[in-house]
Amino acid sequence: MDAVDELLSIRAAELYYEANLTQEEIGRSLQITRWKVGRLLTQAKEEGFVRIEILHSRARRPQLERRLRDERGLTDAVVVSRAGVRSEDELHQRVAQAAADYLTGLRPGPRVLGVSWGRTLSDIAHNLREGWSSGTDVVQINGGVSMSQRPGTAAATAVSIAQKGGGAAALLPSPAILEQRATKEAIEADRVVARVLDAARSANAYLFSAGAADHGSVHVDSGYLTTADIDRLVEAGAVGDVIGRYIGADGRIVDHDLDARTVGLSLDDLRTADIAIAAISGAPKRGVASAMVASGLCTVLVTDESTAQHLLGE
Amino acid sequence: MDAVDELLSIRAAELYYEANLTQEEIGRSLQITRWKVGRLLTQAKEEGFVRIEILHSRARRPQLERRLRDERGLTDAVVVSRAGVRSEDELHQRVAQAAADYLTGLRPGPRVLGVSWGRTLSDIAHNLREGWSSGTDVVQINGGVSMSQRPGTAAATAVSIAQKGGGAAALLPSPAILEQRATKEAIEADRVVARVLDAARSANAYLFSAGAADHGSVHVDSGYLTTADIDRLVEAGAVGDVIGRYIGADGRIVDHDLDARTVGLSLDDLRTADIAIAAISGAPKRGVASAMVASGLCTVLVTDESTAQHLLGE
DNA sequence: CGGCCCGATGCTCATCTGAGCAAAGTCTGT
DNA sequence: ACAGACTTTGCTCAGATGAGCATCGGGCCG
Repeated sequence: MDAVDELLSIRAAELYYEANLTQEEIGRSLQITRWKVGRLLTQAKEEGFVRIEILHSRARRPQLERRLRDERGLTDAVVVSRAGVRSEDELHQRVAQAAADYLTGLRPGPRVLGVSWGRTLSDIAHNLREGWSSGTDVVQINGGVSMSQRPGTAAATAVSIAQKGGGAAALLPSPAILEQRATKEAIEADRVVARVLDAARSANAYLFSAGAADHGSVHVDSGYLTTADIDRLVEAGAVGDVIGRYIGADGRIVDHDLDARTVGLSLDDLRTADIAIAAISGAPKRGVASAMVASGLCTVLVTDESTAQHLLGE
Repeated sequence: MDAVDELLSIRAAELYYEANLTQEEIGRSLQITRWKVGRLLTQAKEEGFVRIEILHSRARRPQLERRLRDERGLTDAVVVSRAGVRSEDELHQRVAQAAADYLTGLRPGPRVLGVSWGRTLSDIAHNLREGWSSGTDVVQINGGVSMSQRPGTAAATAVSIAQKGGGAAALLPSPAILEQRATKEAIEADRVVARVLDAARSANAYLFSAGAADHGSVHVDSGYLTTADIDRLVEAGAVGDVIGRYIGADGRIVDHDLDARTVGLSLDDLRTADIAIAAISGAPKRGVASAMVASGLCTVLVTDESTAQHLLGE
């Protein structure tokens, strides 16, 4: 496109999109035929001079969603728009809201829903509306008695989701990670725990997030791991954790001993699930999001625009 | 609009603007008729959920230009877009470029053009392309031998505009403001100066900017005024200066003694001109821009989006 | 309970718009 | 200068769209 046409296409785009003239009128005003105007507008779009944004907290990016489904083999994807987002926290909220919306819109609604816990899940529970389902029981799928910061949030999350969905919550009364393998096995052998885990394995759908392998991890916060543990895991190739289990970029367990001390469903339980909804947002979690999608840990991904673009190779 | 329609209108807008579906297809996908889709899109636009921006350094805002013409009685207006502008300086450059474009596009091209000097005028001169006019002589309309920072810039501006336009420059060899009224009168009585001023009064068009009444003024920089002088002027109601003459919000001269010591055309010379092009941008100059437009100091205003909105009462 | 009013819905029709095509114009290499 | 390749321009026509209108339905008051 030469310089004259470039300027003309800008003038045409202004008159078309801002002044709401028809192409015919623009042609008259710029002394060109309406066909030329149409072509100039097409060029302006192609050259990226025209940016159209949907400004709304629930705005999504259907194009990216389609590409995620087609190119990454997901059953479904929800990508929230970054347009107009001022803080990282606002983005997390948008993703949580979108996940809540997705869950609410599931048909048929799940009879039993398996959930993990953490900041994201808590946000999702918060964003679910009262009566989002007509009877969904909730089961925790991984251990997690929060040991320091906000005790009971893991339980509160499951209970809140169940209560708002007119169902009951089954809690997993166990720490996320134990110090001894034997202790973990003893706990899983416990009648109550075993029953919950069985229920979890037979859930119709799963909803979970993932954590980045960094010092801000909820596992460090909760006292299950030390920052030194995290450093060792990163050294070994860990990119983050999914329901408490640390994986590498290929989605494989990084530390088998640690994994054997972690209470809850296995990653393969998620991989064989019909509906496994993962909600992840924020730049630090890009690595684990990528690993998760690549290794088939979820069938549905709810995420933000930037993460989606990263997953699709920028 | 109720909550359901709001969400629907967002979905419709996404599919229409991002996924490029037809309203018919959107209707099928959202289970509504295509007429409803059309109405939802209209609503989305009305509610401001859809933002369309033209991203280009030469992008303008025709709507604001029209309102400035209609509501502020200007013959013409050029409003450059703020979209995608990262720095204040970039905005100044856009306005300077727009002023240069406007000047280049004037038909018939002015035989004699009266110009002021300063940062903005220098930028405009820089942005004019070689051969912008086929023969335009340039006359300085106010005094201004830069005394400190960049000596000769005032002259360089006029010479550059004239040279690129295939004409000659007539310089006004005088300071902007003199210390004694008598000296000013003596200078204006000088044959050379008087001849230039006569030529300036008979120019076909004028191009000038304005300065804010603050310590960053080019008059302080050049040593014609002290910061204390500025403070006194502000105290007396000055909002800025036009061709060296300080005016209040009503466009009237603030300090008649100072004015009588200022060399150059009078403000009424500008007010009676056929074509008086003012180029102003930046938040600090809003006050003087407003005064200028309100008191008819220019027939054409070249400015930025924010200033234009301010002039139209937000 | 029935009639009335107002907003929502579905439709007709005229206009707007983009795809595709043929003619005109432009640029190359010989 | 000219033939051929390629680009640009103006046009036809079918599909997309918005304005305006008749109808429907739900709430409200008598």
